[in-house]
Amino acid sequence: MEVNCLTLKDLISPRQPGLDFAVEDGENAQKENIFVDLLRMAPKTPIKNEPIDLSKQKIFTPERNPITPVKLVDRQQAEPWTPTANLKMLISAASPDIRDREKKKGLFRPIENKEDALTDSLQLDVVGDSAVDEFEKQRPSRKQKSLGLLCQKFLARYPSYPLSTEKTTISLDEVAVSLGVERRRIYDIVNVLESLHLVSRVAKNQYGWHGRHSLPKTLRNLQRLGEEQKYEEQMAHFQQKELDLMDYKLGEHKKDGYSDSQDQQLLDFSEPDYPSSSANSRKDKSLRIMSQKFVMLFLVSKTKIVTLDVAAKILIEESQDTPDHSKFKTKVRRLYDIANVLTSLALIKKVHVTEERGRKPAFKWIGPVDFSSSGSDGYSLEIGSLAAVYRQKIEDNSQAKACASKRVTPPSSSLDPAAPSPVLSADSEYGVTPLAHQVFSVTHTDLQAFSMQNGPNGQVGVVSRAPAASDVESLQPALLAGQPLVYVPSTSLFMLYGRLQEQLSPGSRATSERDSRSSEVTAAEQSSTPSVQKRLSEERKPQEEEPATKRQSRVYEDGPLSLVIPKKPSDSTDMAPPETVGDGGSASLDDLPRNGERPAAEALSGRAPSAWGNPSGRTETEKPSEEKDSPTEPPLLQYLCVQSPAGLNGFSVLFSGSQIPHAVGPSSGQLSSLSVPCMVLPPPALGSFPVLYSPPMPRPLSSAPGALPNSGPVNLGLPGLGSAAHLLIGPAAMVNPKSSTLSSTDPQLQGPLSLNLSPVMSRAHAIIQPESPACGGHPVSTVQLQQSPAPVTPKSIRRTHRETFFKTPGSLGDPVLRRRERNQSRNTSSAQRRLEIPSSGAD
DNA sequence: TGCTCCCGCCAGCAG
DNA sequence: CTGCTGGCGGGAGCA
Repeated sequence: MEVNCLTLKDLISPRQPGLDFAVEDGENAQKENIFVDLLRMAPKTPIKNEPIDLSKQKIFTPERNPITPVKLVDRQQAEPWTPTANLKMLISAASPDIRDREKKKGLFRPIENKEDALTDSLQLDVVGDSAVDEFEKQRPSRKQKSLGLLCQKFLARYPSYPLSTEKTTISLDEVAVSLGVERRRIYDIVNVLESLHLVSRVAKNQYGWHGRHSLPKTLRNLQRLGEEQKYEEQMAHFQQKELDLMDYKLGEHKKDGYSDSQDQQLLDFSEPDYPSSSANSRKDKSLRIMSQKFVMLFLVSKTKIVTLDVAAKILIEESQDTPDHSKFKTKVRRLYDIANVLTSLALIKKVHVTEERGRKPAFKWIGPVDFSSSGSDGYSLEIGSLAAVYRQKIEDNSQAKACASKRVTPPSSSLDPAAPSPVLSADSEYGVTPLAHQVFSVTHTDLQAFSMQNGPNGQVGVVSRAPAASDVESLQPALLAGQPLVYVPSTSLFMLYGRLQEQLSPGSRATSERDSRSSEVTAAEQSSTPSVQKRLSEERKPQEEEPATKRQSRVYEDGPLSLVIPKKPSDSTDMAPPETVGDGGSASLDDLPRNGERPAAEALSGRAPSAWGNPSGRTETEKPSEEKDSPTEPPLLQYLCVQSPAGLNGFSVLFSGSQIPHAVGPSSGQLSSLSVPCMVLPPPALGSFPVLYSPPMPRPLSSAPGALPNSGPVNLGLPGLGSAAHLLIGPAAMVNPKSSTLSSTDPQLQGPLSLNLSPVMSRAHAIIQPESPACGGHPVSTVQLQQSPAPVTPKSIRRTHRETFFKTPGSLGDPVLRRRERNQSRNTSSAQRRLEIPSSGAD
């Protein structure tokens, strides 16, 4: 079977997809799906599908193309005359019926792949009726074709937090083809994403990907707007009514001075120059508007739970539609669509609210919260919220079990905010959630970007696997507590303390040597978070700061990660045995080469505003400042921060110093493994931590990765270490024995695995292995991500990844492209199609 | 049986 | 006028 698979792929593309299947995780098959889809689609797609212009696709990052599916399609169309393709063509031509079926198969391809890669590949080769029948049998379930799943695949294609310099253009055609769905479906996704500013329309059939940078702001704005519009009251009103009677009297719902004008208000908010429209205009009913309103409901709700019927009623009321059952039904359908996308974004999760009359479908907000008050940056918010969510999930689980029989459907107003969970259906819980299958690919893409940006020297192999696909948490896009972590080359190491520490090691000062930007991160500035933040990102504006730190700590607690790092004989100050890293605030790390630092510093400061995809910009501020813990105490939370220059989208990884339960985990064999809770932080977030710059740990091997001992004290092989520092990151063995095994044993498998980062969850463990043979002679042949456009190991890398992989900072910055880009964004003037949510909101 | 929500028709509107 | 967008609701999968 495998042979067939490979053959087929070969026919279609030069790439070596074969490996993709090997790693099928079922939960993380997005990449493969895309690939396969192409295969599928190509034959059948003489479709209106205008030849996809690759250049359009990644206008700004041509280097990436090797991966874009579009190319494949084109290619295929251009040279379809492979035996298989030929046969398909003939069959298709022979019978419309068959063609139709073929088409359907194509649509399902992604899902099927997910299900069973091998089977899939087999089928592809088969052309006979039997094959067709087989396809029918293989037909994915409705669930598998859900918009949510599709959305995940969509999201998997782009980094959650793209670099400022990274400008990604989304071609609806290409995406549709890649994902094997009709464009119509993509519109649904894009519309919702646009409502949250994750994307924006650049031109016809073209969208720009912004990522989640401005999400916090957008949400803040929506929350504010929701409050202004008294959505909470409306919700309470409807909910109360629900309690009393099921009657749905739309006419009566108007209240609180809420008026149609408010609808307009939303529109205006979104698009200042938006022409006034009638309440019933088409655009008023747009999915974007609905999405915004839907989100607003969550944001203003104390319980953070919104039932679809209530949301639908409110929406109908606002739209002034005739309140008939049909409208209601339609509204609910749309809400499901929106909810699916939001769920994929890990902003909400499905739950059920039990009432007198039975269970009611509802969704619970699990995204960032309190941004309005905290004012912390988006990253922090997300981290914090995620941590909270994580905890809550646990609570929910227990609660659900304990209260399974209870019925609770209190009006939002009556609920205690502190007690978030109303009775939730057991099935809604993590692990068992129907959405479990939804894997967050964001991580995956982020890693790609990250890897690609590793310092010049740094080559990183990232291997990660979703521990438990079932974990809803894994859905969290980025900065998840459990994200497979990562990090890497050319970085600087710092010991960060959960709280402010006066006593900074002298060394920290020494660090000041770095350019001003980086120096800011150091001690002196530590306390003054705001200033630091500013410097770090010029754009950022100081805002409320707060819980970031606190939250971060929580996150950290929530999601311990297993880290396996190349051990490096340390000699200096504090050695960095795993333990040390773990608990000692004093632990010192290798001093990274200056040059290595510089990149890091630049990365931090360099988060330049991305003119492009930044609708509202990353102005979001991140100001973690509050340090609640007493500075003097041994920090409960001590972190080892590995700063990434450019990688990881500028995020830094924090390893908890205090928790190193599984310190050395020989699990993977010869690698020293260190289980360290860690989290990824955006550069700005670091400002909240006092930084202790640790003296370089003399490591003989530092420059020679190969020399790393297989076991023993763990040292982070970092950037400074030299180009050789290749890290392999994967899930901890403990989490997923299987994964661990793979990581340590079969290089081949590793590659593919590395690509499946999507599901990474809070529980994910990251294993960093030195790639060099030195690692205990580990056959660790991880995928090496290179900055260079040239794919190192195409086989192991999936196309989508490549997109980001091969992007080089330099290429991204192409002036011409930028210009073009700018123009494009401007062209987006079409008021009707644009929804502008001031991400600058609070301002 | 009711909840979900896929699917694709077809109208609005931009280019 | 073309074709991109996306509202809309029938109807089928699923629990």
